[in-house]
Amino acid sequence: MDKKGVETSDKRHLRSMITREKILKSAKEVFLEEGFQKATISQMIKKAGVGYGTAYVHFEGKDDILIVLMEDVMAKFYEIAETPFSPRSKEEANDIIENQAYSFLKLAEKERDIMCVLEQAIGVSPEAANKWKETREKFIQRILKDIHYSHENGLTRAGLNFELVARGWFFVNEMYLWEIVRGEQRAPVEEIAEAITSVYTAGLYKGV
Amino acid sequence: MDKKGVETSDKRHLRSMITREKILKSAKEVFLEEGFQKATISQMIKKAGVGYGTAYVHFEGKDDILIVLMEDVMAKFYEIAETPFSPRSKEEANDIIENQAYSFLKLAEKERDIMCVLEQAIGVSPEAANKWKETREKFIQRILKDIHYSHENGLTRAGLNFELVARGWFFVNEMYLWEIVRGEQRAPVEEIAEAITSVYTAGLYKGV
DNA sequence: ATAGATGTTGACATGATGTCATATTCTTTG
DNA sequence: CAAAGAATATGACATCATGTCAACATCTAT
Repeated sequence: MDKKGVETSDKRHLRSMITREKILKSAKEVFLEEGFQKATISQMIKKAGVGYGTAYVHFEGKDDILIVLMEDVMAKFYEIAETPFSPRSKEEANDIIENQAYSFLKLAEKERDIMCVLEQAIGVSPEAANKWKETREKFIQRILKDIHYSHENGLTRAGLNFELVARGWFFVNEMYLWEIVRGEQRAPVEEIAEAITSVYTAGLYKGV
Repeated sequence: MDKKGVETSDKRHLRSMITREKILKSAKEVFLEEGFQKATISQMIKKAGVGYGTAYVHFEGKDDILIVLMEDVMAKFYEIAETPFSPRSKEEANDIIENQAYSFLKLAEKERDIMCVLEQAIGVSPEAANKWKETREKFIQRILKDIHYSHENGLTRAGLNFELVARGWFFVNEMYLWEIVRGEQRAPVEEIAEAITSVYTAGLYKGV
């Protein structure tokens, strides 16, 4: 992808950028109103006031447009994945992890609308699925690193396959995320984070 | 849905059933070859040697056909959910649960092809999503029941929200199931079951 | 044997996608 | 500064899938 927001000295380029932004803005509205599948290019270009073919000049299709729209939200998730982690005890670890799980789920709750579109897209578009997979792997790698840190400090139980445990822990978080996005979960985010973290840390860390 | 396999005294009815089965058989082949999205009604009816409209006489559309095809597999999952559970100790509980997780993942591995189609369908068709959701809830209810059993026998840790823990535990299993289905998981099913169960039981049950 | 019910059919209307030749707008060059 | 040329924009078009429906075929029951 090219850098954007530069090269505005060129009138053509400038107009091109504006068109692109108009399409993105309208696309977001259409996605939120219609959902991923029912949203059509026609609706978007109509709302943006540009020609049909124009959409295909700027993007490869519906999938591509969504991916670009997702980038902001994904960046926020990446931030959460970066939470520092250097606990001295099981209890401290629990606090940090619980807090991270909370932030993760809270973000999903906040960005529910767009995440809802993403969920639909993941099922249909390989590109969208890949984008989300990147985010997932980022988290899992980070979790794994954190587990190793705990292990080096002698906090973890023996005989565990950390790779598999790390994935498993993320999976619990991810599934609750989707339940929240779908509005299927009535329990408050705080409680969810507390409950799942409690089992996870009690399962991973050595007893007192 | 009507009962099938009866009423064969009626020639029209019999032919109708045969047509229906022909469509189902061809549909399965097409689904497995093309995946859910690329599979089309035209391909199916061509393979089945029936008219286009006929498919819509017997089914409501692609989604509906898949749902019918899924019923066999779903029944197998239901069986696993029925595993008896009355452990006397933490260790015994671990054994039973690990075994159940193993069966669950093993079934997914065995039925990979059709589960792969289901996964795609879940993202597109609300009907398919619901069908799977039913299975999920069945498992979660069963897990919850098992947790309560353990609780009544004084095996569980204090202060846990069992509802949330039960869902979380299923979620780990489910996500590993999808990874296996997608062929993204190279670790053997045995190891996965062992690893996730270990953390779960150590987190849920009281220490020795 | 014939009326009527049950089942089958493919042509059609609809609507989405992606492409492309053409038109438009701006920049650069002689 | 005019003309050549590059970058954008456009919408008509070809393609393909869906779901419907009026007509047709087949079987049952009177």
